[in-house]
Amino acid sequence: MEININEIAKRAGVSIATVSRALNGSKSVRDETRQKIIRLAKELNYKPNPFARGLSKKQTDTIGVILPELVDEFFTEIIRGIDEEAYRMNRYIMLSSSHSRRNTIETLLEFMSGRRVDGVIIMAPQIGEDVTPIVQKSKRPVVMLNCAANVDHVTCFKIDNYQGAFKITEHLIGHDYSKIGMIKGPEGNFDAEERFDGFKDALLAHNIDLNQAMIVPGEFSMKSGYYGLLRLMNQKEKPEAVFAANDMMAIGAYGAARSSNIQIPKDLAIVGFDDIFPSRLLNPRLTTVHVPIVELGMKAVRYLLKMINKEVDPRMTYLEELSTGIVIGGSCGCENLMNQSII
Amino acid sequence: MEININEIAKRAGVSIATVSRALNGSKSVRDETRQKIIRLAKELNYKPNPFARGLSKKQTDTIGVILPELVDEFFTEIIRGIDEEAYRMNRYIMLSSSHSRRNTIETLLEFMSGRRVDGVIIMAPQIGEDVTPIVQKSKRPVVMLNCAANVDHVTCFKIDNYQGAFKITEHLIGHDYSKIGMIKGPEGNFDAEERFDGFKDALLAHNIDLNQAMIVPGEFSMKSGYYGLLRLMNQKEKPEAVFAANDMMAIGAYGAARSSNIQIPKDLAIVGFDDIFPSRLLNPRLTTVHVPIVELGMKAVRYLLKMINKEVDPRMTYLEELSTGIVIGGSCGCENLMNQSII
DNA sequence: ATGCTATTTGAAATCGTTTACAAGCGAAGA
DNA sequence: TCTTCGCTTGTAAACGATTTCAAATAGCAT
Repeated sequence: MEININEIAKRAGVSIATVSRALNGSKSVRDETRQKIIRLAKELNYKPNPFARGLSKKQTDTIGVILPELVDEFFTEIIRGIDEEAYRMNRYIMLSSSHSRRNTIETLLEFMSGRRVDGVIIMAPQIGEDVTPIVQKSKRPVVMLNCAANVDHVTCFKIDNYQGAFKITEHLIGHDYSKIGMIKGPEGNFDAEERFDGFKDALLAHNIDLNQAMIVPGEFSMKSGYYGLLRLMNQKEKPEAVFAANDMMAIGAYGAARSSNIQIPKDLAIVGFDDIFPSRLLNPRLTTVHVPIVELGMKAVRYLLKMINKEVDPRMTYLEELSTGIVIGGSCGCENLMNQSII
Repeated sequence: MEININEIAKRAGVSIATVSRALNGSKSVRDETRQKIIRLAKELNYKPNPFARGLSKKQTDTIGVILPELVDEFFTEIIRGIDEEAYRMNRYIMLSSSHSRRNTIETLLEFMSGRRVDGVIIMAPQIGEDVTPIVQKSKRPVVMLNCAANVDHVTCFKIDNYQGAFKITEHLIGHDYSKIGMIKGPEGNFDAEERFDGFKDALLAHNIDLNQAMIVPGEFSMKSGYYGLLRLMNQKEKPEAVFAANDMMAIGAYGAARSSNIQIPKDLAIVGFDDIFPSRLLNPRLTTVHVPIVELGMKAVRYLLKMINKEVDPRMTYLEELSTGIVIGGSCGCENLMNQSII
């Protein structure tokens, strides 16, 4: 039989109310009594039944996490950041990746009306401004990861896509490339759009005209990177350098370059975005934008707990952009120690 | 105010017992009444409070998942398999990766005494036979992933490491290599040991003597693969082929080969185990053992639910080994379509 | 001795379900 | 007419905590 509060109360010779108070740190219990109860609870390895507790306190000590299925590379790291911080804060995490069958919003609503969590962290790069009404309707606080920049009354932590794209484009410009192409991310994905904006503005800032022929669409997938590069290199005017909007597409672009006998970086420079592990294996190592993904998860948890504790207002608009850094490999034309791929 | 069973009962003009019965599919409720209640519940978007329900039924509809931190490559896929199946079965999953701070056993006990889950799936390649007493002490059923082969009274789903290692070693032998080295996995890790056994037995089966000098230890890390290969190739008698006990070490070995100007597969063949994504990016593509990791997770969930429903006895010894297959790349010396890395 | 306050404690209500038990009711059989 | 049975339904007791409110006790001033 599982041991419960009655058992503790009986053995301590007090009422269950006193046990509850002692264990929850209420100050209105004599010190001697508290010590006895705490000792007894430890001895018998008593843990309050979370369901009874949740029923009575209307609090679950659990936070929900909803992730898209596409961002597999981030998945692990995001979870790691969230899990680490949640553990430190004594929270459990309930995970739900939004399969293609059910969309993210459904999953969110299910979580919310299911009352299993105190709050939710959502990563959903595909939904745009329409996220506001959903979040507002929700009875529990929500933190978005990588949401659109212009949403109101939503709390969001995101990567500074614009700045990262701007900087890495400037890096290419610093190599004296002037014909710079880009393989964009999917239409409607705001990570993709912001990276494109950073790219455009960097060119503008250095008085380089944007050549529409140098811009091809992509889907953040390896395959689309492969075909994207082929399209770029089959034109009469070929780029000297290409910015792939994420590393997976850069990896695909490497494949296309290889099959077309294009040498990187001699014939063509390629840079990416994300700094996922496999890009370290490329030869030469990919020059890319590092994103602080673990930190993103940790910050999201910390802020969500503040909202749950009502230290901040969930209906407030709060946007925090985490800055990125460039990782220099050999793919941009740089000659340095990192030039060589690990392999 | 959140809507509850009393509200439904009042509006339907019945007692809460009837509402509960109607919604839980008890047959002892008149069809007409049931229809009315179901319609009403849907209209008002009524969802039973999971805490009240859990308190009363002593069931949580949640399964716990404990993963080690080291197996990052598997992480995503394992989760995907578990999540997919859990969703299909209408279960939630509560995740906890066992950080280095707290060991797996602690985490397990916390889950168990916390009564938040109906059962747990654990992946812990580092704990050996001592898992039996822990699992037996547990009040809730446990499914192990990749446990040691010889544990009793434990339910375990695992990859057939032995068979995979045997087959890929035979593949090398088929290339007429006779001097075959191996970079082993960590001491005490039974995945590592089983792979080593498969390797040894394959040599034995083909009358090739095991040369102890051709066996070096490793840690399943890229770095240990790097140094492992260096050690092997710095001896007077060098291997013609090397079996790295996992892909990460094979990747490290590629790095060592490159830095030593050793051509793969001309000067040296390398094969791995796991078929993780990055091994597809190597040039030539790595020949390796594919492991059905998503399937592993799905099977674990299905079986765990059976145990929870008492369809099978949790104290029984149950071991299921999922067979593996070889993925042929160019690293073993094969000349075929897959020879070329995607990059 | 009386009244007042501060400190601890306990009794009981509450949270929202499930479920054992009882009961009402019409039909069927004796 | 009286039992008995099957079908529905309701009453009330768990389930195991938290929390409100009241009460007991002790200390102190009057």
